[in-house]
Amino acid sequence: MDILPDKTVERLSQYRRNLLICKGKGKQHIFSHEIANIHHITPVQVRRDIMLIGYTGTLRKGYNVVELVTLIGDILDSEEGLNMAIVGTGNLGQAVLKYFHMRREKLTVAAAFDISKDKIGTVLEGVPIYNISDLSKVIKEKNITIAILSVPIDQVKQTAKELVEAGIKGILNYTPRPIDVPDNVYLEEYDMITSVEKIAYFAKNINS
Amino acid sequence: MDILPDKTVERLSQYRRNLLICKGKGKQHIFSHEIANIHHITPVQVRRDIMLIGYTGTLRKGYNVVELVTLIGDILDSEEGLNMAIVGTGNLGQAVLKYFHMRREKLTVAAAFDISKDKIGTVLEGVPIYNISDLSKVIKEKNITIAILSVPIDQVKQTAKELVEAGIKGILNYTPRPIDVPDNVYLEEYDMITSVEKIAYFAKNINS
DNA sequence: TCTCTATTGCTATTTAATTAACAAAAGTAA
DNA sequence: TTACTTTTGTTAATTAAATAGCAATAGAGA
Repeated sequence: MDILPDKTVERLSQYRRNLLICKGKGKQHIFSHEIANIHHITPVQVRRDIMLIGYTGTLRKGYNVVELVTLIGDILDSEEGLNMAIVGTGNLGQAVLKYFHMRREKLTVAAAFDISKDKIGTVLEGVPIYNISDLSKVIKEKNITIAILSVPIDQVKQTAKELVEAGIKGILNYTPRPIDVPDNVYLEEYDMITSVEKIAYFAKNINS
Repeated sequence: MDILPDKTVERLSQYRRNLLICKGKGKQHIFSHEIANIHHITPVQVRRDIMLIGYTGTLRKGYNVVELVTLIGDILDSEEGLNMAIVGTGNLGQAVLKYFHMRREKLTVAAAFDISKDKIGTVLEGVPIYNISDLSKVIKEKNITIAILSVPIDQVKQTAKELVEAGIKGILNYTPRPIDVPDNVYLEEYDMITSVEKIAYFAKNINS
């Protein structure tokens, strides 16, 4: 299968999460407009995304929830599963840890890293916290491919460098400092302040 | 001035943050390609964004840092400032609180809300924590227009409803549950799991 | 059986976002 | 002075994303 568009991948992840809820409730089929309503998008877009992954629904019955969830899983997840690391276990790092705890079979938080003596050696939500100076070693040992970066700003640059050198494949940078990575590392930067400032801008300009 | 494109607003917020750092270092002028390098985008895009806000640089000298920061401020910030609330003070809520503490003159975290007896009445990073049952009252009293939603999933729907009824203008939903709001409320939903799943997908498909 | 409705799946169109292209100008070097 | 370089500002072109439109068809109801 070809690489899917960025936005489609995002939406598939979101569809799945809510489809799992539907599945939990025993719902067997779902219409494109039902999915659309949940996510505030159009039914056309839902159908298009589903078309792109090659799934076919049943006319007048909609999509089979279990089949669709399974197929999205086949596409998003890697078969053998993937190991993640949380680098920096401040509030944000801990929030991510809790979010992921036991939520995704194919995405395991295999390690967390911190600089604080008090935290190193302890276990948080089932995840051991290592000394950040062992970053490279642990990443290689545990075959970690994705890192969530949430260290204090003065350590961002150096930590990112170490992650790249350790062979990480994807970084989610939650710090407000942009980082540089080579082309073979997939980088996503997310910054809360930008989100809030954007809301502030549109809330003040769009609403009456 | 017309409403700016969504993506331009996001980038302006990011430019500003890094321009403030440049300003702190005493840098007086900056070229479009310098800004572009920081943010991993093209110089054309930087120039286009700056064109959209009506600022003009100096040929061969670039943009005046202080002027540009000031202008971006005029556009993004509202003159009188804006009050925000953190609804749910778990790890994520606290992370946001710390991020914003003293960072933006025009964006004040005026209140936090929680359900826990232990937290209510205390002060975190200078922000008082109120009982979530007083949500509406406090929002009106303190003239809060933006809310960051980070409550447990079983309370998302109800809390969102209350925020809307209290007259909030913008919501940043950090919970994994999509919410419904009327058209006159600006909504942004961000979900960590989706970000990570997207990275997992592209890290496994794009890299060698 | 026949008609009507609801819904998918796909193509075509439109809109939004990004990138390319290049003239203009200001400084530098010959 | 004259040519060369750098950098802005803007228009044009391209690419990506979203939306509209509609044929096909399964089932409901007459």
